Amino acid sequence: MSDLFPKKGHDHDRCVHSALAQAEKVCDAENARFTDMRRKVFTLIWQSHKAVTAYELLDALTAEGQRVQPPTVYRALEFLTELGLVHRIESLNAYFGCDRPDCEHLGQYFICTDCGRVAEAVNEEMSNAVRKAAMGVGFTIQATTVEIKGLCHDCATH
Amino acid sequence: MSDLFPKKGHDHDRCVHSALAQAEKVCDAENARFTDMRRKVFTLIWQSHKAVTAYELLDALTAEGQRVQPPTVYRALEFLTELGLVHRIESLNAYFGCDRPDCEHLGQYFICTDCGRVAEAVNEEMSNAVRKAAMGVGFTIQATTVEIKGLCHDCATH
DNA sequence: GATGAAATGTTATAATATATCATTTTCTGA
DNA sequence: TCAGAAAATGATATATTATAACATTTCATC
Ligand SMILES: [Zn+2]
Ligand SMILES: [Zn+2]
Ligand SMILES: [Zn+2]
Ligand SMILES: [Zn+2]
Repeated sequence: MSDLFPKKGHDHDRCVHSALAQAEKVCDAENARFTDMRRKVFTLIWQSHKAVTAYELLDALTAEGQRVQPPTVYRALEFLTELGLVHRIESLNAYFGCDRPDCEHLGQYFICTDCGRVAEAVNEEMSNAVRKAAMGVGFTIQATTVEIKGLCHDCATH
Repeated sequence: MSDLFPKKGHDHDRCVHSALAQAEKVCDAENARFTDMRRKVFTLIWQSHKAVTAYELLDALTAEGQRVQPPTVYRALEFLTELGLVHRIESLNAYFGCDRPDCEHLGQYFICTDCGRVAEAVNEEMSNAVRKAAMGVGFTIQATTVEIKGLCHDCATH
């Protein structure tokens, strides 16, 4: 069994650092501006491997001394999701950093209801099953939402 | 290709009637009370093959002359979803009537972004792909959300 | 440095959802 | 059949999530 979820106690600074580096690249490639606000929001999202709500981000920014209003956060989130740097988790109304923003993909999200962590999979068997089912009923896919709630391996065994 | 979506212009009264009959049975089997309010909400949801929001239901009840507050609607929705008579569509914050409430299933929802109709599939290949992926990463499934947005066959071809 | 486009600030409000306590309805068991 | 308990609904208030509209600032380009 390969655990999708990061090891507890891993060097998380490296996750953040590498995510930032990837984000820079993507923005660069798209000629999009990775402004201070967008970077702050992106970094806050990467402070954990959990999904973060817009208002949690708002509070965190406020705690940092910024005076920020909801539209500011939602704009940053819109920018980040459109570039694929962040995904929205529909069943949580929350946002989660993507660790492969450089390639198009239909992701699937595992959400642990115990520890709150989220992991993104890009599983071809799932994607293909969805594509095939759609094909079978003459449905043209525009977007998919696959969110799986339950217990991560750590939480199930400890 | 078998179209999951009902034919346009089909005899929709039969859908509603049969859904009500099934709901009665389920409530009976569960010793749950299919009260007036619950029946009204359920029937309103079945007035279309679209997903309906809580506040649309509230407005519809108000239009019928009821004086109803949000908690009343949310309570009815909670009851109906817990019994599996209705499913919540996470990506729409809306509710959709299930046409097979008598058997446990992991459903998948096709949502047409053109006509707004929703169709529920119970596709074993998709469910199994999800189960297998979860197994592969040591994840214990509690609930799944599979929502596929795009164009239904009618809307894609007309 | 002037200009226009993009981003952010600001204010207000819309849309979705729940907490809490009061009242009514229904069920159960003397 | 009626008292008491349980379930459902009513009523009020408020929490949470999200967007509309317009003002101001920042930034790239000339
Ligand atoms: Zn990490
Ligand atoms: Zn966990
Ligand atoms: Zn119908
Ligand atoms: Zn359609």
